[in-house]
Amino acid sequence: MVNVMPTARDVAKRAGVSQSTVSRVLNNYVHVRPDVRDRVLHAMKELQYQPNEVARSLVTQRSRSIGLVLGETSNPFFAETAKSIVEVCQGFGYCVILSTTDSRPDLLPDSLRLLRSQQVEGLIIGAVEKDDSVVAELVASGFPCVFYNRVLNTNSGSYVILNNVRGGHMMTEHLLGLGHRRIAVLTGPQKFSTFAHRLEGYAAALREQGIAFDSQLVLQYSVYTADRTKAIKRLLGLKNPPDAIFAMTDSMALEVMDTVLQLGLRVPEDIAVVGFDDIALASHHRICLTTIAQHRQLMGRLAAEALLEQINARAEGRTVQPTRIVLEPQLVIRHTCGSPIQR
Amino acid sequence: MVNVMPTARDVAKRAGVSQSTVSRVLNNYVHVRPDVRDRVLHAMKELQYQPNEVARSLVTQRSRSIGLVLGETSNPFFAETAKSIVEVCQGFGYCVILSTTDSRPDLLPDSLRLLRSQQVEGLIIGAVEKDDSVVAELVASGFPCVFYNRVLNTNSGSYVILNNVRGGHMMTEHLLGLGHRRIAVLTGPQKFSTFAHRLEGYAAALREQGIAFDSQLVLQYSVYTADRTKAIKRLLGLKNPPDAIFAMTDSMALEVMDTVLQLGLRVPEDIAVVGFDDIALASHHRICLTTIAQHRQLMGRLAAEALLEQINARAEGRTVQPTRIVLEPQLVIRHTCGSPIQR
DNA sequence: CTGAAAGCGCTTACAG
DNA sequence: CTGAAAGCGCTTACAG
Repeated sequence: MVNVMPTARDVAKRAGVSQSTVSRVLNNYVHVRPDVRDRVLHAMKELQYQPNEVARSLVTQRSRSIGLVLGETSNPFFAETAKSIVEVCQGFGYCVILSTTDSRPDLLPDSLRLLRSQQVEGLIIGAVEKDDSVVAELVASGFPCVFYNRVLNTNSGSYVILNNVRGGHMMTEHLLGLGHRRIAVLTGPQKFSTFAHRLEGYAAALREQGIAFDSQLVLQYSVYTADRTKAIKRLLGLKNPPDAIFAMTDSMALEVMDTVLQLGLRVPEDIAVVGFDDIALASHHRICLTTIAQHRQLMGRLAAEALLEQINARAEGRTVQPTRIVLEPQLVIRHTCGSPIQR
Repeated sequence: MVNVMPTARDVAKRAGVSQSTVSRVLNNYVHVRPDVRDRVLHAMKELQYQPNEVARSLVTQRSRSIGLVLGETSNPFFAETAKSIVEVCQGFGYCVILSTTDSRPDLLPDSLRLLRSQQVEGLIIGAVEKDDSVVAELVASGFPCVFYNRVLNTNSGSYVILNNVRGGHMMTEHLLGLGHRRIAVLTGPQKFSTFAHRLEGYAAALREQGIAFDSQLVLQYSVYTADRTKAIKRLLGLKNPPDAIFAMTDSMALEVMDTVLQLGLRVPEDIAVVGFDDIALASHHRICLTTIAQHRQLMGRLAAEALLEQINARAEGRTVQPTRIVLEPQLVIRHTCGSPIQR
């Protein structure tokens, strides 16, 4: 630092006490004579003293920081959860180190290494794959860790997620109730529990109505993005074409809606399009997307609180049960499903 | 830590060398005998040694971390810039501590304090107010700092911004060229340079065409959100009502478009609505928002690179000129402006 | 109630 | 080329 920061020694010297005493007032210990405390406080103010958290971390073995590893930052979902996570953590004096594997799950181990070398006390992970062994080991080792949005398929560790099976089920049931029979699905990688679960719910709802699951109706997002028009045309050109498309993400729903409209079709008259997430734009007058709502902010907050709780438990030597919260989804009916129910 | 991490001492013991030597191989010093280096490397691997960055930071006085302070995380703009900032920083072994003042600029000093106590080596700030004295002092003190998106009105410090004056000017000129004469503006707090500059560009374009600036046509976002319908009705009920609304943000444009449509008006037939930012949704078939594009990813990357450069310069005792990059905006004409030019 | 001392896990002159 | 020692800025038993 150019203008070198004052240290506790400087404060001690100025206040005419020992460094230990400075430390004691800093940490609000009880046994400090009021006048001494005042002298120290005054010296701190004069020098604009700021304790060096790095030094503190080293000796206390607590860094007061956690790591947040996100999946696709482009998805507004993550921005919103990140916001509440940061707020909660800052409120408890913790800072959050942001890391992103952005569509490169292979980078996760590196991310974790960087984070752990920075001595983070815990991790909030929004980007696990169902069968990530590195993360599974981390959890098994007892390192404080909470997943949100996505989980491991072993169901181990702490997490805050949505009941995605039910979400997929609800939406499919709704579509079926409206009379749709051929429901196509636009989904992301099945290695993410979110997509796997939503698809599971979809399949279950179909089964209950005695409708066969048709893999021709399942479109992977990656093949869709490779050539949007081609993918949609292929779908619509099936012998038995879909009358609805259930996109497993609002963001995907918006895209597919765009493609469909560009092909000259009407939504929902020619084909219904529904999503999942209820992002802010879903409710726009020009969009009116039928979708599944989840509490993003809440999810972030709960994840942060759960992690902080685990960290504290660990520091105090308490053992604590993993937090496992499953939030319930909510069906939001708007216009794109072709429902007679208008808002 | 429960399963206590191995230290450099453990590695040294196992490899039969001194801690100094371990440190030397860790830092890739030249003068280490190859066979000794191998022994050390091997011991590290066996113990799964990870250097403790906190200890390292303390002695080297370099934390290898920077702080990123964001404004509204809800705005996708920040998510996208954050992403590229994190990528660049991680690429150089730096981690980024995320902080948010979310619509509470009064929290900025606290944020900065927390960040600095964590010994961040520099700051990327996307949330400055034009006349923030705390930040101004920080910059004046020579602490590595780069602004993006918004700047101080003294123009001091390093920054990467868009030419917002020109952006505001371009859009207004476009609207005027289309024949609009009464252009209302929906704008955010003038304490942010972005809004002030965009408005300035708007006013300049008007002036050039000999059109008087009418403060009745300027709607503050805060009064708009207090009661959307009322605010828009007031605007449309003016003796001389606007034929276009220039929202200073796409996000605002989408909202105002929503309100206008809900009032039963058509966009652009009854009133044009244009935005600023070119977020992903602006191009949606159902939206087709005319707007101003800026390079978000680039902005993030340039800001990160500028900061890292400053940090390095400082560490090497070099003095370095502030980085001042002004990116040029681009007009994206779609449908909401009532332009005869269709995409 | 307070101070001197040891130590957190590293790096880096200083000797050799 | 390598080791012993000091020290980064704190906290925390240990005495008193």
